Amino acid sequence: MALDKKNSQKYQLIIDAAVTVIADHGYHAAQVSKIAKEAGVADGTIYLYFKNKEDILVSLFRTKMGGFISAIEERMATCPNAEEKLRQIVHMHFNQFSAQPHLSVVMQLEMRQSARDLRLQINEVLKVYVHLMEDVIKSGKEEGTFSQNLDEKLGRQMLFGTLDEMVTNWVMKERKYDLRDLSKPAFEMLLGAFKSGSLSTDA
Amino acid sequence: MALDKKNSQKYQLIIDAAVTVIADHGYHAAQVSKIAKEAGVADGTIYLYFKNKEDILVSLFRTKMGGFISAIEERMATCPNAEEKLRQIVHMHFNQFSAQPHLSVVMQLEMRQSARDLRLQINEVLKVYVHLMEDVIKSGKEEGTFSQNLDEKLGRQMLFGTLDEMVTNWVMKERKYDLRDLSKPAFEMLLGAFKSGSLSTDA
Amino acid sequence: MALDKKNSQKYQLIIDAAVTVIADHGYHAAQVSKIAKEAGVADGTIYLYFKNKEDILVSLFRTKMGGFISAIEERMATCPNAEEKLRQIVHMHFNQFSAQPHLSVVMQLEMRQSARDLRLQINEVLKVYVHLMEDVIKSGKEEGTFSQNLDEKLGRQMLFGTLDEMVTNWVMKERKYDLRDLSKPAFEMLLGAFKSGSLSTDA
Amino acid sequence: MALDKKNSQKYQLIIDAAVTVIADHGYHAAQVSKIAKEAGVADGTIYLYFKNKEDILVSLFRTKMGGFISAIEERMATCPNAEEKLRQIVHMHFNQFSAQPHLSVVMQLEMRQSARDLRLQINEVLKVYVHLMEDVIKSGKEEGTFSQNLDEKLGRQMLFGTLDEMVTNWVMKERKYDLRDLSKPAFEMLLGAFKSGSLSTDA
DNA sequence: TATGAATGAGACTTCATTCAT
DNA sequence: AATGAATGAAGTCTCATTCAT
Repeated sequence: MALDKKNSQKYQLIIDAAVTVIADHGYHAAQVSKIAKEAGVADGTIYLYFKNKEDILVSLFRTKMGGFISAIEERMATCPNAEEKLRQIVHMHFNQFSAQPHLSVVMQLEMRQSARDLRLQINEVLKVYVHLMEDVIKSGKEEGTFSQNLDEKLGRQMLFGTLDEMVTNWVMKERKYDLRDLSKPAFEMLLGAFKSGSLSTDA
Repeated sequence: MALDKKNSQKYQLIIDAAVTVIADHGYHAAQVSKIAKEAGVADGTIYLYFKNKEDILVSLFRTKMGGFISAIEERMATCPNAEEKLRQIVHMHFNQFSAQPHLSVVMQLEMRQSARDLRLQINEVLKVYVHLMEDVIKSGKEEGTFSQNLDEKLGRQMLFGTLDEMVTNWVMKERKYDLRDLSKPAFEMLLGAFKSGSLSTDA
Repeated sequence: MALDKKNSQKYQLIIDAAVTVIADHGYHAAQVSKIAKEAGVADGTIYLYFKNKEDILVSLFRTKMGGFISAIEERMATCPNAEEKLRQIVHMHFNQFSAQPHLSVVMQLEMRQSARDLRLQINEVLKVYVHLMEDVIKSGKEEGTFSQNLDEKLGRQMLFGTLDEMVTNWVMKERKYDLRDLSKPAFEMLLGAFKSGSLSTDA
Repeated sequence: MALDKKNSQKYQLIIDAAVTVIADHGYHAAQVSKIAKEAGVADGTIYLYFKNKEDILVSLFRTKMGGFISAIEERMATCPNAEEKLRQIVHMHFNQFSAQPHLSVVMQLEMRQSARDLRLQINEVLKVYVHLMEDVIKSGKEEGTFSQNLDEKLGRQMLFGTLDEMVTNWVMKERKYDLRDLSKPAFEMLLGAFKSGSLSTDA
């Protein structure tokens, strides 16, 4: 294709405009024309870079969340063990959202209003995160740090569910407190959960 | 006497029709006319019982989730201690969704697409559930079962986030496995988390 | 018909309710159900006394405007000559509207929003008034008081148009001044007009 | 450059289409889609040029009645005195309506069915006409042609009321006679009225 | 006579997408 | 590559009227 879309300057310009518009006006009021205006291009130009409106949103998610997850992935390599990896996931999850309030609103509140099939594509992006989490749990079990009874899938669901709920609550409370302060207690609860799987079955 | 709306037979009929239509066609394709047809009434009749379309959805949530939460509340009274209460919350949360697949789809996937102000009303309904969860955690700390370091709000966020994520995953996997089987391991993880708050701080 | 409609108590009750509702809420917000409520009857009862909504309005106009015109007609008999008749028409037109502010709003502003065919029926009622006015002009010409060149139809159009415009202006100014004060100057202008027809033709 | 709405060709096209449709089908049957079809544009295009349906009607009135009044205003400058000005107002009022039968129906019958707030905007447009009329009367008094007792506001109400009623009658009689023939007698009656104010007060 | 719950047709407006320039 | 005017499908809600009780 003549246009090297993904790397063009305008591609990013439009995605950033979408984040701004959605954060400011909400998902349903984020018309293509508003995004175009914010990006400083004509409505029609959008369609030179994106297939349709949904494609803007998927790309937004892929780009932003992708970077988000990559950063965590990279950090994983530097961690000596599963416990540290878990600590870093929690730490970075909160840190990164904390650093990008606009994006937090868009990801936690607004984009969840999207139609079912957009959500399926979002899940594709999240799959990487899911695998990453499950890998950590698996290695924790292998290391003997986490309970042998810990189910990897359920553990991951608890991990993701907990982080997600905490970020959502923080966004809904209009970010009135520091999300990063939740890092330590959240990690400790999760560690307790992952270590204890066996205890209860002993009973 | 004017229509005793909330208790009339048709009120429930319409809400149940809404659940069916939303589950079958998705939130955005759930036109009022479709709901009316499913309920076997005229379009205009809907507006004798509901202020507008949003009101159908709020009422749906209030009725169904309200019953859901009430059932859990009642059960709480029969539990001797916080640990048992926690077990019952997990158990009943999964059991009730498991028993109402249609409703699960509607609550976990479709209604989250609703506009922001509808979501605010939904949150009002959920507040009762939130308080119930926090009360259990508080009593667990008083009983000495849960860690003294456990933060009630964070504990509740983990509890709700975990259950919610598990139900959502189950729904997205098209309910191919038995949700009730997750009850025991989920409870054990949560119990481990709530007991351990202190452990980590010892370190 | 079993029901002696026009003379029944409820017939008038409903018409008066319509006047009140239209005056208070405006023509377009005057739903049948609102009129029924104001009259203290059920919606369906309206249809025992009136063919349809338009029939309420026509009847309203016929009853109220009919009484209005009858009063003027009766007064005519007591007038010695055309000039005095003209004076009385002006006087009573203003006096009667002045005495019924609610009705003035309904007749001058609200009912003019009615559909074309309702207006045709209204014109039927007004025909009596039109004839009365033309008769006065004719007799004025016969008496020699009014110009022989005065066209009866045009004279009547001026007479009605002038009175109507003055009442409408008064209603639109929210009746902040006394309509009856316009009686004398309006009469004098009209008399001048009717006497002068000849002057201009002399030229 | 953004659409130069008011001066674009389509703006006028749509307004003219509205006149045609309203004249043919009546105010209440004049749906936006019908107007769009008559104008040969898509429904949505209407909304590029007008805020909403009411805006079409207000613009219609402003444009057409505005041109109408401007033409009279210009003619005023060429008149040597108030009597001649009065003659020209009557003459042009009838002439212009006579020349635009469609528009006459719309203005005299159909647009009066409009809701109250549209009527308020219409009155704004008419204010110019009202002032013009009152200025003529004032100058007539200064010249000594009209009675010193003539009230400007009442005189204007008679003038407008008379012209308006005559045009309305003509339209309702389906324009079976030549409106312009009324010009001379109407002027003479009005002149007689305006000159005579004093006579009656002598009495 | 009276009720009032139920009916169902009908229209304005938005906004993602296209395509001639 | 870029523009932006034009398109047109689609859905919520109101309210006059009916009819079983």
